[in-house]
Amino acid sequence: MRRAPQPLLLDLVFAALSDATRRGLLTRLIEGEATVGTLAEPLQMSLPAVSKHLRVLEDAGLLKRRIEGRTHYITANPKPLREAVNWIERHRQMWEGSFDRLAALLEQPLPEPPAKEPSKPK
Amino acid sequence: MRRAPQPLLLDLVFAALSDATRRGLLTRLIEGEATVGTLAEPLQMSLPAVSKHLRVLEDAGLLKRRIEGRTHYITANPKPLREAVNWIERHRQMWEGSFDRLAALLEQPLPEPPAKEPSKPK
DNA sequence: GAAATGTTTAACTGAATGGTTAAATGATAT
DNA sequence: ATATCATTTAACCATTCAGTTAAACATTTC
Repeated sequence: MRRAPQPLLLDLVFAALSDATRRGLLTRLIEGEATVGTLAEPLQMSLPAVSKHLRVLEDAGLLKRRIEGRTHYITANPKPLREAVNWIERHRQMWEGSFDRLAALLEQPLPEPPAKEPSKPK
Repeated sequence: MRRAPQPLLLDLVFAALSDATRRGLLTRLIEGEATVGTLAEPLQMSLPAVSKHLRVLEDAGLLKRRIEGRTHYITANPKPLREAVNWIERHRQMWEGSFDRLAALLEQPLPEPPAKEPSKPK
């Protein structure tokens, strides 16, 4: 058994983003603040499941939580995304720089594929 | 038992990036093509472990493998990173920026009016 | 105080992950 | 043909993950 180094923030951010449900939550939060129950309502999973997803996002720093009475208000926090996108962009540019730059020019900025949205609760 | 949607490419890309060993492999590949053995040599783990990591990256489309005889030459493939960075940038900009571009980028039908107002619990 | 509401925690399950060692595959060299 | 080299596959193990239901916690309402 090898001791694992404690997970870096980048690990947590990318892991948080690797789940379509969590990405959907972040997308939903673009609309603004929402409560846990409100976020859970359209998703076909239990409230504790959503609560766990929110915790994963929060541990990655991607959420802020304002507790008011018994209600938790959730907002998105974009700050950790900067580091993530910095990592990606750095690598992407270097690889594409070492490749034929023409290939990059020919590539279209494809529109985003469906981000796993249920789109119909019932 | 609920049927999980088959993992999207974004899932695979972000999951692949969530491991520091794999990110290290990608960083190393900036220098250019390398064989599996060469990539494994500085890492303190077995060759099969590295082989598995490379497979995860390959499944995410982040690697290309050129097999020549018994030797596998690995290069980085930046293309899937574009989609990943697109997703992040869209969200980051919307959270950090104004809400005008929201409608254009939101794919959700938004069945209900945004409940961003806490409605002031007394 | 008791009930209802919003959310988390606990305990469990099955599947996936990250590592191991040993064996198998495939190609080159003697 | 046999040995060696580069790599993968197989089998296994421990841990983590994503979900569940039931219980607990915290707050508000009656």
